Amino acid sequence: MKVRQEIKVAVDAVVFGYESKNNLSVLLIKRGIEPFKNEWALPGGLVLNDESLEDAVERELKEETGITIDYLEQLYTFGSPNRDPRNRVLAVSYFGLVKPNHFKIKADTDAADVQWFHLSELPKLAFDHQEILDMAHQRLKAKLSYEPIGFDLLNDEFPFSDLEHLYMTILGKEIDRRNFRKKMLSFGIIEETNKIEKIGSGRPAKLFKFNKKKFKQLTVNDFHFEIKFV
Amino acid sequence: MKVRQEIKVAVDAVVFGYESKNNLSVLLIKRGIEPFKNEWALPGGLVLNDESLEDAVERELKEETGITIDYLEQLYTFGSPNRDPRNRVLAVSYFGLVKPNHFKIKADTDAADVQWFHLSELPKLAFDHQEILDMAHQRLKAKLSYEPIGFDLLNDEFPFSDLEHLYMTILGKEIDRRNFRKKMLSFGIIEETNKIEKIGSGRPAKLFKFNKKKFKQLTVNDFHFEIKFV
DNA sequence: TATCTTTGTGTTAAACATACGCATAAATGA
DNA sequence: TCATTTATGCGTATGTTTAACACAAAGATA
Repeated sequence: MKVRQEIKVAVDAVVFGYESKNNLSVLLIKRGIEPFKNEWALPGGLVLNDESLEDAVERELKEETGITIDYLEQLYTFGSPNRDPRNRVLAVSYFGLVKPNHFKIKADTDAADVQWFHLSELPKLAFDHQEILDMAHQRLKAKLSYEPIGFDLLNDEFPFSDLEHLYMTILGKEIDRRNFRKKMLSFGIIEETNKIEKIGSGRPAKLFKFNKKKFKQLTVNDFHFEIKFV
Repeated sequence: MKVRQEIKVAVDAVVFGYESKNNLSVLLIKRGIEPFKNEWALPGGLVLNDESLEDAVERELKEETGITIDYLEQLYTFGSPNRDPRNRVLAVSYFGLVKPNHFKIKADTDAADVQWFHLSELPKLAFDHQEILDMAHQRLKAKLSYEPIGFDLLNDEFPFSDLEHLYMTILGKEIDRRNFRKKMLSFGIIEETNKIEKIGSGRPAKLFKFNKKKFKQLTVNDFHFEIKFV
């Protein structure tokens, strides 16, 4: 005799943003309802009956945080029977990146319940969300080395030093500036603009641009982006 | 007003086996019920209310194919609203590997509905299972290069040539035998046994063994398995 | 105008990957 | 039984990539 299946399906998103040197952040919301009312959690929620998983993520992000996302991919599905204390809820988690100029959290609704948290100063999270976040963080670190994913954490035009600092911040390692630049440029997927950024002290920096079209062309002919360190 | 969520959760498994040179196979079942009755599909089925996703996969594999699996990991979750023509069913797919000595499909029940198919001679598959299989195949190819996953497709003790042929078969490339062996042995995760396999013509081969414990030790100290080719 | 800060560039030695040749051990069959 | 075939096992030379490293240029600041 078969029992009716009683499993709900939700999506959750781990969205990373990079503000500046040593400043990798995650987007969290404060829950308004039980369980874990008033605790911090990943944005997300139940999937609607006729909506794809990606649509659900984007809808929830829009509703809860007002943010526009620049990169999104599926992360992992968490399905242990007791991850939600009330009913069984399956969480299909997503991994997202946001460029600095899309950083603005919605101001229209009450923004007190959405916030960027530095990765080093996280609050305790609801459900198994810490585990999800950890996995996303690992994925970010891993992908940075073999996919040109870092550009989705920078504005379209950026000084080279931002890229360096991004890599050093996320990988938590010192990188030789000269070798890094050489390697990066050798791929031929980064273009020099003729703009120059002059802020603060020090020599002004040329701005660069990631050429996504060029990258896609190259990947067809078994080109491989890879940037390794000691 | 909220509508009750009506989404079922299923698991599906893409299980690969490697019989011999140029012989990579996948495990398929013939469906006994509608929809797609009598068509070939991936083993899988609905998750029970109190069972984890992994348990569900293993149960379904046991029930439907009688096979013991040597490696299992989550692949991807397929969730488009119309992937099942009747109700909405979410498929959490898994990626599995089986060693040759676990190849036996159950004989107890009617075995006509379970079969190994060479990857080059696949039948048309039910649902979006071809898409799932394609993704699993890609994953297999990718992982082979940066995780020592090939050993789960060989018996515990194997001649080096089996490992070479496995790599060449799955990656679809010619590999220099001498450089391959050198590289593989240089990791220090493969042990020589004192056994010798003498079958067929040619010089008899020493048997080797993958040292999983050693590998795990090494991974702690940022050791990285990686085997690349032109 | 001296000092500080950050950007921008080139060379060399060591490590690694690639390409390749030949001896060895057994099976096969003339 | 001896020559041939098949497959294993080892070594070296050459090219390519990575790693380590220092100093000049451009502007800001005081």
